[in-house]
Amino acid sequence: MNIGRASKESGVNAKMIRYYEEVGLIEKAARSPSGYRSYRPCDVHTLRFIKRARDFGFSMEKIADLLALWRDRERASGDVKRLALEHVDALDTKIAKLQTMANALRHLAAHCGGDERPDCPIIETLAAEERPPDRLHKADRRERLGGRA
Amino acid sequence: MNIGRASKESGVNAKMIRYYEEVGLIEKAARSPSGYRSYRPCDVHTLRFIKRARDFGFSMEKIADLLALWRDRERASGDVKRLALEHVDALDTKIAKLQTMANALRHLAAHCGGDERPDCPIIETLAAEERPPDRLHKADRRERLGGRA
DNA sequence: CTTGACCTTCCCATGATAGGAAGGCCTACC
DNA sequence: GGTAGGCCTTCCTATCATGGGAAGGTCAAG
Repeated sequence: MNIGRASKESGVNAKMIRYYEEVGLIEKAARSPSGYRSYRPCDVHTLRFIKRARDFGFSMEKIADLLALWRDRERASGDVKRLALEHVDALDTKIAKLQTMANALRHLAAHCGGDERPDCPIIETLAAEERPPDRLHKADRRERLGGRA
Repeated sequence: MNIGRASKESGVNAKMIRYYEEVGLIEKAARSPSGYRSYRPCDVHTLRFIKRARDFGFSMEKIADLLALWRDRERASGDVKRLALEHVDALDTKIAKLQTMANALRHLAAHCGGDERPDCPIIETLAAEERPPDRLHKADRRERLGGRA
């Protein structure tokens, strides 16, 4: 089948199929005499695997590992589980970061009048004079600027 | 002061300062006779504002809006609040997606032996023959993992 | 005058996805 | 046979924010 059909059946955009081939995530497709890529059902199966893995948020690099495990009938389920749990960890880390942002912002917004007046703790926090992200990277906290504070 | 100093004082990487200038997020810096960019304390202040906004996860586009509001003494705090809450919504949406992924994966991993045997519900879910997972929201499709072949 | 830290511009890469242009191929229909 | 139009091809561009690195100019201290 042509790439369009494979795309429909797998749910993977044709552009992405070509890209996956280009970067080596999938084998180079066979070509018809006229140069069209040709796919077998098992290729579509692989593409669906990739699509599901992407839906789980796996990077293409991890997906390459998952594909290898999938194809390895001697695989240890422990290896799959490890990959999966590492990914869960990464997701949790990202979630925590986003929640920190969202909660901080929600807190500030809760204290913002949200009316016609200009006073706003959100803007004021962003514009605060103090040294800011020192917390994020342990910079030298020496000279505070200005005695106010 | 030179860009390196401004970078240290603001916490914004020098490369990023140049980039912000290039895309118009900040004004073009004044130049010394030899072509070095020159920054005033108020420029550093702006950079810190940007850094904090980035730490909150705002896109550069939104930051441009926030900067405009910051500079507008006649601003309505309601405008700031709206921006902030829109962003909170976006964050929450992203969080929800990630949590869906993480939870689904955790669930699968919980049912994976994680031993030397190859059988693994994680791989089997990814490789399922059925029509694409359409969405893994609504994730709870009963486990029909055992009977497939 | 040399050294080394700093600055400049320019190019490239990331990750995954997508849009579009220019041109070839295929098929259905008249 | 001719043509419309849908599919395919490659190639280029862009996203978003970040950063690496090269080649070369500038500056201050020794």
